[in-house]
Amino acid sequence: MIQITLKDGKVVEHPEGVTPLEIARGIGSRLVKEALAAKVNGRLYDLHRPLTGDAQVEFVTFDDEEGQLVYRHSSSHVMAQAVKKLFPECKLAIGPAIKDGFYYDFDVLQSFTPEDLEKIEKEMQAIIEADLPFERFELSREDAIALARAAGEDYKVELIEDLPEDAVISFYRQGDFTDLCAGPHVPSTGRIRSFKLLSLAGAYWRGDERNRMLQRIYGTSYPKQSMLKEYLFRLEEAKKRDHRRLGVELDLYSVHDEGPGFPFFHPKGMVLRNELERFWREEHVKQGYQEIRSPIILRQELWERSGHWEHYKENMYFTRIDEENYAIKPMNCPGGIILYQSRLHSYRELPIRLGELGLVHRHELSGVLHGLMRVRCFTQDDAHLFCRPEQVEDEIVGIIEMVEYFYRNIFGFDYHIELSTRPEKAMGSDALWETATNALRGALEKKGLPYKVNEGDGAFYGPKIDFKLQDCLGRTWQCGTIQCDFQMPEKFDLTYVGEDGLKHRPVMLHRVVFGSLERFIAILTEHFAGAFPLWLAPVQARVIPITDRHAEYARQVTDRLLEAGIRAEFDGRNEKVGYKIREAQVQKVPYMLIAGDKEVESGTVAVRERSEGDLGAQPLEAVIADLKGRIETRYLRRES
RNA sequence: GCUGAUGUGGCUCAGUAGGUAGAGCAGCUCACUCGUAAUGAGCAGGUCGCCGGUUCGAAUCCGGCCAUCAGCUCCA
Repeated sequence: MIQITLKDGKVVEHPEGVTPLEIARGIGSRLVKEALAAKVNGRLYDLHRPLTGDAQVEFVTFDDEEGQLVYRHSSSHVMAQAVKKLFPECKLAIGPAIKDGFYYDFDVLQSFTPEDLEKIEKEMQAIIEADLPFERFELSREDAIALARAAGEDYKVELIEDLPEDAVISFYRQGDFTDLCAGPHVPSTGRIRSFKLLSLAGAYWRGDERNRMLQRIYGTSYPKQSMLKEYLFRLEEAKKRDHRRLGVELDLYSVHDEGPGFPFFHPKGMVLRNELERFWREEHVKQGYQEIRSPIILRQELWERSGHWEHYKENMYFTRIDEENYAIKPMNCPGGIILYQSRLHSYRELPIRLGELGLVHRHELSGVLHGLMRVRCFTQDDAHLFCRPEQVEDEIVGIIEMVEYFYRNIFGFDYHIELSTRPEKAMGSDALWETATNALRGALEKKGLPYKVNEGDGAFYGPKIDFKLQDCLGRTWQCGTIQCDFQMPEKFDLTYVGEDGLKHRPVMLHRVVFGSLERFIAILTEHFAGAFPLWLAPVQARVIPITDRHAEYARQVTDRLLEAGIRAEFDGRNEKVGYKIREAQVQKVPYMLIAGDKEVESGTVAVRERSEGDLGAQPLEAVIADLKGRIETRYLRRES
């Protein structure tokens, strides 16, 4: 007999070789139905896998993230089985579960068509109805390779060969389908209830563009039809927040065939930008920054010196002026450096913090352009900090605090942090990289912030801390970043005069808070679904007279608001109130001020807030004071 | 850049046996003067992404290019 400790601490006895499923039967029928896998001593197990000794056993269901992963992973095996049946010549690559679903990569001669997806779905349905058990077996490396080779699964052979020495090599079989897999899986294919294949895409083998491109099928699955429906509905709802759609609907910005990746900002989009810039400038002055502006075009020779030519020229645009080669800046740093170098600096001045709202141009691959999120010209809210080595950590901490203040307090964003280390193609010695990376890590540790390490993702001149925000579909975008750079100061022989009267090398920090105004505005738009906080709203109040005879009063109200510095519009069109209100609602105008007989008589306006609705009549001056207060404090209220 | 899909008036979309385009919304005009999410009537608006080919004839078939969308790679 072995002792099984359950989640609630209860200990039960079972004969050796008992399976988690059998243990579940002893607990309750609902658990038997809902359990997808077991956690045995903290490791995920199949429900069918016999236990050989005393163990702590917990069950995972679809309510657990791990359960979802198991469920989706099994779904991907079902899909692979279906694909193998319909396209026997195809080779299997990998098929993991991901957030909200799963995918599988196949190497097929001809790419799949949407009609193929339907056929695959039908086949999957048949496999599910057959309720085939998932059976696990282990093989030695030699046997595993032999099995994969015999099946013609070249990618699997490669995967097995790359497994670490001590790895347990396991396979899972359901019906006539066998796949290399660490598991675990749900007990049988019948456990997959509702699924849908969502999209088709190309994906390079092992994510390397030098490798062959495989066909990837994305899908998702849920234990209940209603959950699947709910997911698809949420997806549709999320798309309504898409900044590309709202950009057109709210007349904020647009991109055209005439300039792919080069966005146009409309008057209302410019209001957003200008408000963001104004806020940015206020905060940076408070934090001891000075503002500069460097030219957009500079000699190519500068970029050769900075290392951009060597490391970044594929992304740069070039031009010729008077028979000389020039480059259009993809980054602002060399400009900032030239400015720093324009005179001598004392240690007493450091740190020098030079901010620049710099317009940069980068040649991005056509396939990656995405509304305002990924463009070919954008404005970085850049700054370059020149400091003494012992000031580095404090400066980094200061920047982190500013990012936190912006993201959390002002905009109410959720975000996560990544620390990106030395890339393959990098400048400078390992020792300097080490020092720079430690400085960044040290600041994060000091602030006690959680972060994930992103190996090899740093800039070519230094490691970085990235702040990542999410769009309407949960895709993450890098916005803020802090980069620690010991290379440029060397390259450009930057110096300051120390206490000892000798020249010393400053450390340079590159950083952005918004990241790019364009991307940040895109994120803002999706985050608020276009219903911007009052201080950012392109139109803050719309004044609506009920009939012509209230027009004059309404116009006076509008003038008074404008005079008070509130962005107000007068809607004197010959339409019903309901119509004008609807329009203002659709345009997400935060306040509608309505004037009819009662209001004209009493010198009030009827206030309607876009999410709270009719708030009743209030004296105009009180409304103005209220709005101004919210605007000045940049009051944030999350819209549902 | 790669894989796949898509491309019809400002927006959303109809338009498959290939016979020179249609709706709703938006816009404009007129009437209605109206109390918190769409008043009614009328008018106007399209080289059917671009170029070429097949055909008596192409939005519809074929090819090339461009752009967009999803994903991959890459990145603020």
